[in-house]
Amino acid sequence: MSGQLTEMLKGSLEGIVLAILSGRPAHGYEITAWLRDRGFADIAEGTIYALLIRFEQRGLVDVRKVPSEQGPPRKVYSLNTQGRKYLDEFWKSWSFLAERLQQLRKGGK
Amino acid sequence: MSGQLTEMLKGSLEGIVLAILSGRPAHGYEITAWLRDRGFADIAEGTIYALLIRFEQRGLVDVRKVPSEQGPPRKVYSLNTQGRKYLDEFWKSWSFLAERLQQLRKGGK
DNA sequence: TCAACTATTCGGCGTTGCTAAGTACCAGTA
DNA sequence: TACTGGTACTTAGCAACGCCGAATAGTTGA
Repeated sequence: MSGQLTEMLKGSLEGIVLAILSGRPAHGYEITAWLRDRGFADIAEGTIYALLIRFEQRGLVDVRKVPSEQGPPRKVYSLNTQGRKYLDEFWKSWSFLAERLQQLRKGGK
Repeated sequence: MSGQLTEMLKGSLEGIVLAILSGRPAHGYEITAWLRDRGFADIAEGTIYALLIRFEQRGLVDVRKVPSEQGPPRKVYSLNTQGRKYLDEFWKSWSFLAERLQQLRKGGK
C-alpha cells in the first residue's frame, strides 16, 4: 500500500467503518469485502476485526452473534446512540481537516 | 484536542506541512505559528520539529541555517524535487480517501 | 534580575494499522 | 477418506505517528 494512505487511514478508517455501520448492521468479514470492492484493496482483515473490538469496548456498537450457514458464527455489529454521536463528531473533525487541505491545495498551486 | 482529529492528523499533517513548504521555504517556529493561525490550535510544537527532521532524513527538503535577529538561529526548510514528487503522491492518496469519504457521507444519511 | 518571546531538541508514551499465523466450520471433490 | 477452498474470527508482535513535558539557548524590555 502507498504508505501514505496507511498513515492517513489512522483515524479515518474508524470513521469509515462507523459510517458503514450507520447504514446497516454488518459483520467483520462483510465490511472487509465491502471495503475491497470500493478500492481499499489492501486493508488487512485483522485490522477491521481489531477495530470492531475497539468499538465494542468503547460502547459505540451493539453486538449480536448470528449463526452462519457457512462457517463459524458471525458477530453482527450495529451502531448505537453513543456510536452515532461519535460518528457526528468524526464528521466534524473530518470537515475541518478537509476544508483546510482544500484551501492549502488551491493556494499551493 | 478532539482525539479524533489527532488520529486523523497522522499522515495528513505531513502533507499539510509539505504543502506549506511548497509555497515558500519556512522554519519550524514559523510553520507552527502559521498552523495556529489557521485553526490547528493544538498542534504540539515538538511535533512539527520532529516532522521536519523526518523530512530531512528522507531527503524531501533542503535545509539552510539562517541567523535570527531575535533568538537562536533558524533552520529554514525548502522543498526539493523529491519532496515535490512526494507531495504529489500525497495529494493522490488524499483525493482517493476524500472521495470515498464524501460518498460514504452522502450514502449514509 | 526576571519575565517573555523566539527557536530548537529530546525522551517516553499511547493509539493506530500492518504482518503473519492460527483456529474453526462447512462444501465440494478426488 | 483426505484435501482444497471459501467463510469468519482471533491473537501477538511491530513500526510510524502525533502528543506531552522538559530542557536549552539567544534576545528584548521591565
